[in-house]
Amino acid sequence: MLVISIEDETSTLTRGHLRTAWALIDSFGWNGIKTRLQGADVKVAGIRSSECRPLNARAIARALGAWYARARRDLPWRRSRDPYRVWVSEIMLQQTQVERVKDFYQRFLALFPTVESLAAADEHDVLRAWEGLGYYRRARQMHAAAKVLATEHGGIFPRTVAALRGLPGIGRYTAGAIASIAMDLPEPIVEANSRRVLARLAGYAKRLDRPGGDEPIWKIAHSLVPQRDAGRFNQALMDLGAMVCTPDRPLCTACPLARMCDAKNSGRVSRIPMKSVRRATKQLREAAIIVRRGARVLVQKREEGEWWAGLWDFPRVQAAARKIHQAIGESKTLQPLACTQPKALGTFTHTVTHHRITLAVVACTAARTGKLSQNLAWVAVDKLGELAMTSPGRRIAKMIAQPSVR
DNA sequence: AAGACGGGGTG
DNA sequence: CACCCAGTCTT
Repeated sequence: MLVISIEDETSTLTRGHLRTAWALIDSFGWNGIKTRLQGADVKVAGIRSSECRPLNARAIARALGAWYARARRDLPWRRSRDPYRVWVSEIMLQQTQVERVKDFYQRFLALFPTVESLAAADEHDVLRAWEGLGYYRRARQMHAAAKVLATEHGGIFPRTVAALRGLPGIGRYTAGAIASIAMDLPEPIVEANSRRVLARLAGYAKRLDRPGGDEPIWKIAHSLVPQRDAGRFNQALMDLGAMVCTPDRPLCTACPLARMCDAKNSGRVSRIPMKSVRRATKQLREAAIIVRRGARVLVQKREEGEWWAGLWDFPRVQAAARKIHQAIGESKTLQPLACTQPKALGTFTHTVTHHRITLAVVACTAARTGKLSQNLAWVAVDKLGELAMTSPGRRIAKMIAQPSVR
């Protein structure tokens, strides 16, 4: 016989009713339940008993908080709880490692210190501040969200995760992060670090790399997040994942939660969380064409729906090395310019997500000046630095800026 | 339920 | 080269 007290209610359950108990835990959260289940075979928060171990939220928060007080990272975005600044950092940190973000964060805030200044900015300037950080959609969505915030919310961030998630670029994680860190709301987060920490802590060994696959982890996160200082707790979880509970060779001897960690106690740390299967990379062959016309070169803005949408690049043709000349002749963009004197400048590879692009660089001279569409422009070589460019585009721009190549 | 989306650091 | 990263959005 088990007795579970929930708020003011008391339910009496037998083992046959555990499913109901999990549903109740699911509804109210572990924190909302005063439990006397210690001796029973009950697990935690909406997850079947066979899938994970029970967790003591209080003990975890206590041990983690003490560790965080002495071990926390000193990060630029931790010096302010201004929702705008927290937001900028969270968007930049999506799928991007902390070390890479630091400088971008500082520079971006110097350029766009408030949501109003971002809303008023030109998209190209926002992209230029983002150049090199990747996932440029983030910058454009953030810019769009800033406009919504400025015009429809008076520049004030909404104070619920549901409303935050209505803004472009803010998903479940980012909404929880802003709510907990900037507003001290008791909202859970799950991202790369906490996902790993929580999976190991609870001994959750099932696959996470499919849609909804980490739903149990969200339930665990929800069951653990404290009513007070949720932002601190969430950041502590992330720090632990980043510094101690690492993917390879975690430092369990330095972990404040090792005693309560099911993966550690069952010798499964290296197998939890389960590794995801990787997709094969696809090989592409393209050429970037440097079309010269006096001191200027032709650049092309990447269209909506293309890679690097909104950024400038040198015109491309899709062709292997031997067919580049023919491809230039057939290119709608380049054909009218009657390019002459093609000269190969070299080849390099560029990897984007699971594509590997072998990119030949060919310079030529425009014999005619075709009528340019809006996404094309002639730009002086020494002005290329003012453009927001793709990573390969920037690399080529630097190449041709050298006197030896000019 | 998958795939697309960037780039750089690490072993 | 393979793997990883304070995810989000669209088919």
